[in-house]
Amino acid sequence: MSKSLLELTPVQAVACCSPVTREPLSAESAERIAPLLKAIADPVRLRLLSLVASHADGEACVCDLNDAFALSQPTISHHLKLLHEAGLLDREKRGVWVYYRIDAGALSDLATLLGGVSV
Amino acid sequence: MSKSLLELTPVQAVACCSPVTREPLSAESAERIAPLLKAIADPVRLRLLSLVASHADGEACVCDLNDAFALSQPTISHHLKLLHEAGLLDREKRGVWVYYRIDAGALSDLATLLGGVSV
DNA sequence: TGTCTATGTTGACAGACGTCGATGTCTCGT
DNA sequence: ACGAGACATCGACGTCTGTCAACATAGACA
Repeated sequence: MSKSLLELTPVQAVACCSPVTREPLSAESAERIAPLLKAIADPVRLRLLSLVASHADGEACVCDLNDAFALSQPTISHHLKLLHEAGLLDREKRGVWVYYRIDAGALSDLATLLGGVSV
Repeated sequence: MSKSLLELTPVQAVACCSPVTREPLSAESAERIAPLLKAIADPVRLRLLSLVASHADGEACVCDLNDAFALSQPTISHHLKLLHEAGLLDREKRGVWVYYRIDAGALSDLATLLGGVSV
């Protein structure tokens, strides 16, 4: 059977909605979208997202990401967890290393929601 | 003379940046963009923005906005202030009433930043 | 088996955030 | 001048968030 609504990541729950500027957002929609924006509304997570997205092969090892910040490893791990739970980053363990990869379409769904560009 | 960098609203400071996914975001860029995302990363502010944007004539009176929420008037006023300071809403007092209007292009700048759709 | 390295988890703490009631300010009628 | 209504500001409160040090876990390799 399929996953219940409560098991959806924020991006999955948002993909359906029409642009913010076209019609008033329902309270329920707003409650679903806000956590996704909250996930990227932090300078560290924004850079993490950007680093992964612009990295060769579209994926980056945690060890590379740690080095890019003057923050402790647990703190980076914490931010990566939030991005992963929001559905923005995919996580894959290969040997000792863990690689994160941008969830294709997640950001563009958000962009559509804000700008109302497509359809 | 022109406004200094420190006087720019978040949207004005962001308008220049290239999409998040194209190249790693500098720490400085991330610090400028994050506050703008923080401004819309709240269900109440998201609905306020949507209400104003989709309202007739593109503007809405505070009195209308208050009625749409089960929140106190000071709380709504607080959220409107944040959106205004972020550069997302313009404010105009006419007589007894205050009208808020979407700052044209602010949301689409953000959308471009996230999705990297245009150019 | 044991040790080293890479990463996640836990618990704690300071600061930021969302909310409210009380109060202030401005504008319009009377 | 006075009162009433619309909106902003202030001060306080509980909760959430970002950060760290300490610890836990899991592969790789000797």
